[in-house]
Amino acid sequence: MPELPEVETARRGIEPHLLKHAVTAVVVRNRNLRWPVSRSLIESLPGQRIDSVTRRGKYLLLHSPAGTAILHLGMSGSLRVLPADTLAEKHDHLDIVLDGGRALRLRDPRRFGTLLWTTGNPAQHKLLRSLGPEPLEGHFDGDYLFAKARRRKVAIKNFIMNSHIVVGVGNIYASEALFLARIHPQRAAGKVSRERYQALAKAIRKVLNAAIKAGGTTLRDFSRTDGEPGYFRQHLRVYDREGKTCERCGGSIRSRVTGQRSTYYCPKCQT
DNA sequence: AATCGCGCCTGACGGC
DNA sequence: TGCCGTCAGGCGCGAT
Repeated sequence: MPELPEVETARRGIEPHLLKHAVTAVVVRNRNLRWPVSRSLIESLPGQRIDSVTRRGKYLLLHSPAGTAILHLGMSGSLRVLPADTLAEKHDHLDIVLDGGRALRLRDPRRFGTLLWTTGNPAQHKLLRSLGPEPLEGHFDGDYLFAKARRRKVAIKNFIMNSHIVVGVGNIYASEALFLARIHPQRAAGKVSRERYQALAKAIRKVLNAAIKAGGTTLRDFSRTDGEPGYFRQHLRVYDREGKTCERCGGSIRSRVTGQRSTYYCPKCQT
């Protein structure tokens, strides 16, 4: 599933194909994504030139002079750039057709994805304005997390998965980062020391950067791939490894459901 | 203000 | 083999 590293990989993959190209059409085969694709997007985007492709959390932003398309891949979304006349398959819900004969195609079997249109400053869009900091940029560190966690009783795993605290930490990387920082996922966010938050912030950055690096190898032929599922899998230390051996202490990895989501951890060395 | 649970949706998988 | 129930999961939203 697309987590921050995969969204960033997608961004880097599509950017060279979109930059300074004009949209000639938007072909919508199924408008029923998480929110229906709006008439204003379908009417406004054609004719526009894409000036930049940026990312905010797991949202991709296609900036044009008239406005910004906000794209989210949800759980199962993927993007490809391909010849515009390529036969669409079952879950290929829409194409953003570009001059030069290619199209950006969104495939999303579960349709948890989103494509929205906004004029004005996209950072002030309802979905973006209250997001927490980017974990790989300036204002994110252990002191920030520690300050935000004061008096919070929520489990730390849920805390770091809250996009209003920090963006881009999904279910997989939350488990992985907590393992690296040796923090038990159920521990109350307010009961974690400043020092441990510093280790956690570092761990989050480490795991996200490593995953982006792993995703990088699929960039070369991005237009022909969906992004090789599970490439980062071999690096996972706890996620989806229930009953397997902890590489650090030899204990047994355990799984449990926290906040409706499966969580993996080593009960022996995460406290 | 913080937290919790719901619902959107399909494919994979296990049980019978 | 086929049918059916269950689970997975990002994340906004409404309720508490």
